[in-house]
Amino acid sequence: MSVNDEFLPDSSYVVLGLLSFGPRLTGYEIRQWALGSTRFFWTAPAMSQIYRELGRLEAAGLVTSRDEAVDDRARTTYGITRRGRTELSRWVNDAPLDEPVFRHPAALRLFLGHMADRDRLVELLQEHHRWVSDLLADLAEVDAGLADDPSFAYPRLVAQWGHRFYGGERRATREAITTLEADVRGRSID
Amino acid sequence: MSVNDEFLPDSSYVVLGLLSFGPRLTGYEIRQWALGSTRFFWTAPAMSQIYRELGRLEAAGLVTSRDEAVDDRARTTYGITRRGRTELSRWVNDAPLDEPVFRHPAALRLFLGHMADRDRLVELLQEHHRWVSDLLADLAEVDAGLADDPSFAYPRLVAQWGHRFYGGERRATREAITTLEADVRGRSID
DNA sequence: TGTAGCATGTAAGCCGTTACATGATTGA
DNA sequence: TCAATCATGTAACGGCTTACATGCTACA
Repeated sequence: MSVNDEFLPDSSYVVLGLLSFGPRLTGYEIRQWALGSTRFFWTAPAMSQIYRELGRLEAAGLVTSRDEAVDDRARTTYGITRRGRTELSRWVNDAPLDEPVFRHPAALRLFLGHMADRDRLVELLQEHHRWVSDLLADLAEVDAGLADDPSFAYPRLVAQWGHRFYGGERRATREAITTLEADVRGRSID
Repeated sequence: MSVNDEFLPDSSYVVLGLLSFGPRLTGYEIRQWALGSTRFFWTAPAMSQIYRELGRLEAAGLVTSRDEAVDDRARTTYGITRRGRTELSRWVNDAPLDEPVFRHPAALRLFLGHMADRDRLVELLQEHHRWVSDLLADLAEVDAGLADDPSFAYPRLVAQWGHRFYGGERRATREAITTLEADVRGRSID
């Protein structure tokens, strides 16, 4: 295994990937873009994490920074370099595909339902259902905003994927609530 | 905010929750149970993490350990205490419901599809599709094994949820592959 | 005038992983 | 006899978060 076979942490490629769509962005703007796109399938990194990644990427020559401060307003934009594109492409194509990581607090609560107050458990699932619904609404909005710009063809594909994915999750949650409200005990799952 | 409003890390409740189903378990067995149940909605903790949690839980009086070594074979079982049940119940009912955490490497690769080789991208999605299919098969097996034991009523509900959840994910992945194989460019999402 | 948003960073600390280390039992 | 499984832990490390710290701009 050569040195070239090693990769940066995934979060580095999230940041680098956001910059690969073209515009130079500030750390703050990268966060905004992440909240409007990658957060549907990846945790949006904390601001401090983004700045750290940018430092790491710059040190590796994968991005360049440019000080565009206006007056006293600090503003540093970052842009992807040729080497950055090469490295991102290498990762997308060659990195082993890791398994998804899901941490689903509502499912964990349901799993431990025997320790819960029944009404409270239903409430928790309803709260989760609202969260999924809100997310689906956000997703639809984002998708609409992507318009027909061909440079966002893949993000639009992801939006489509997300629509089905979270749609399935909403249905699953709704069914769980229905079953729970009827009667848990003695029911078979079939 | 009183001291009582603070909670242990989520992973502690995963371990404690597994013990709440009854039998005394070794650390190793807790891992097996996690792989057969919670892993469908939570990362299965590393062995070292499980032992650490058990140490923490025992220090807090939420579990007790018992040395059941046979001959030279080390074997320490853990069981939940009364206080452990109280604490778990408190967490299930009173802890704020965190948002799900998803890290979806296949979706990230699709998002960055403009940096990928098209055929390779399709391959990656197919690999993910196989992963989902395998997981669905495992889930069905687990569900069947749960039989009609009333103490596993909630885990069965979760299995049912998982069936729909991962079913949605499989469909979403399949559609993405189909679209990708047809033609990405110039397609609208509608 | 004051709050929300824009913008950048450091410090501390937990979570959780991989690597390392050890050794017995079971079955092919 | 050799590999897989059972079984338990320690050490080192990286990832990522929250808390802290600072200060400007736009707008209500």
